[in-house]
Amino acid sequence: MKDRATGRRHWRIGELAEATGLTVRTLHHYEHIGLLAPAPRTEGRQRRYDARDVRRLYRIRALRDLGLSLADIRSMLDDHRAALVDVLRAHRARVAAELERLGRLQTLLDHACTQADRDLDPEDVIATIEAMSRVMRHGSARRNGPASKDAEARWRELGAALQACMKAGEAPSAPRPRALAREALARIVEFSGGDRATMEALAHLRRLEFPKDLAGWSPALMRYLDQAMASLPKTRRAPAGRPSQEEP
Amino acid sequence: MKDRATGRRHWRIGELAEATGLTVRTLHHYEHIGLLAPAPRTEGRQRRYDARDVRRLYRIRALRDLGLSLADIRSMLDDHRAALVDVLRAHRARVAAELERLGRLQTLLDHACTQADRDLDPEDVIATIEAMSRVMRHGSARRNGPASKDAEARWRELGAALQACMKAGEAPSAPRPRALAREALARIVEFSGGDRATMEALAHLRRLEFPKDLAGWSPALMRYLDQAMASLPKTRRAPAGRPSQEEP
DNA sequence: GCTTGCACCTGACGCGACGTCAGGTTGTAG
DNA sequence: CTACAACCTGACGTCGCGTCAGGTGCAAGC
Repeated sequence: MKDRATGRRHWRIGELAEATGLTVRTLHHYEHIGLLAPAPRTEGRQRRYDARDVRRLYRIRALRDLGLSLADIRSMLDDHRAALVDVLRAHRARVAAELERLGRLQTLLDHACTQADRDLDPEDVIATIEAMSRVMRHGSARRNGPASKDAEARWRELGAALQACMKAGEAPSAPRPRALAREALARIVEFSGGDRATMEALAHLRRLEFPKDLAGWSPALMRYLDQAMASLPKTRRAPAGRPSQEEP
Repeated sequence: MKDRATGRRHWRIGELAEATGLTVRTLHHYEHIGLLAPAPRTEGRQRRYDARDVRRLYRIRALRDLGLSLADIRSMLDDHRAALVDVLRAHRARVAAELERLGRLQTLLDHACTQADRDLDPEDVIATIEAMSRVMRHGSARRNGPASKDAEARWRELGAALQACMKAGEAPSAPRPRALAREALARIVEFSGGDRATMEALAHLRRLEFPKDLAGWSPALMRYLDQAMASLPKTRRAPAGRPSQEEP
């Protein structure tokens, strides 16, 4: 416990591990990659650490718990002139992005789970997941596009018009709902980029339950749209005979 | 493009990769681990895929984008009788936990970044991060303890009492604030488990800025407490001569 | 038929942050 | 002096691929 030469407290590697909440293997690893300086050894080549090592490891652990990479931590601790602020800000941005991604994921998972609870066919559940996943991918891909704001506004207009029809008691097969359904269908085809799998997935989604946050369309409205679409004559949505997915 | 034997559409591995948004290497990998069935080969041992493979890969990709492991995906797609609902629910729980963790992390990072913006000494910034990290660890560790609710309530009482003193215009060195500060100090010592590093880190935190969400203590109240503590006689907080961190 | 050149093949190593043996050595308490 | 825990090194495994390296297949133009 006391070093005979200097009279100061020292730690064996196991003690250090317990004190810092790390494992012995981790300490070996840190030494191996140069994050922790090689400790002086006994005659039998066992490591003896001192208080500076303890302090450094506490800092390392705190920074590691922030999710920083060991390389970043090393540069933050060793490179006095540099990094710190930049690394922290970059990391904050990464965390924010990840948070957003996980948030979307959670709403998706919530829907999938409620589906799975009600609906017993695994095929359908997976198809719904596929559909939502597709919509999100396309949605975020198109969001960068130039006309996406117009498109979103147009969707809201369509929704409002359809809701008006519904509230006015018009049958789904009446002329006005059918015209709106025709436009909606055209937009879905456009949105899916002619990809039949996407369209099938969207159809599946429509039949079950639409994520609430996608455009603010209520399930009732979706059902109304679905019925209106069902009353449309069968349109060829893609050049006939195309078996499945293709690139445009 | 057309298979001469069956007359059906087929895909070369590069086409399949582009169609599904994966890479050729990924497809090799999936075959290697048994997630994708080995495709039939040409005479020259090149793989030829069909529409079933495309469908499977779309599903795989959707499930992968949920963050599921490839092993889980395989069992979900192959094991008809099983898993799906359980896997989804377990994954939702994992995602929720991760979301919570990242949320805490973000508030911590926000504080650290604002610190780093104002305060130019990297040492102090790291010390603050260390302090917050410690507080969170201990906080969540102790939360499971039996008396944690009492402790939290007592902290709120202390805060309220101190705030009353402050509003009443009592000097921080007046008897009542000093008594309260003494109890706060005792509780901090107890909380830190006699760990001097934790106490130093807490002190550091107190001097800078306290995370708002920790106990609802305002910065002004913290300063008031700090002044009251400063007016206390120096207490020996741990058996003298103990150099730094120890286990209890 | 021959060449060109891209697409494809297998095999292997690398990443990040360690976990987990295996097989041998050291330190210390009794 | 003898146990026996703690320590040592080295190596392989994890997860989901990326990235070469060195060789082969396929389709098209001449």
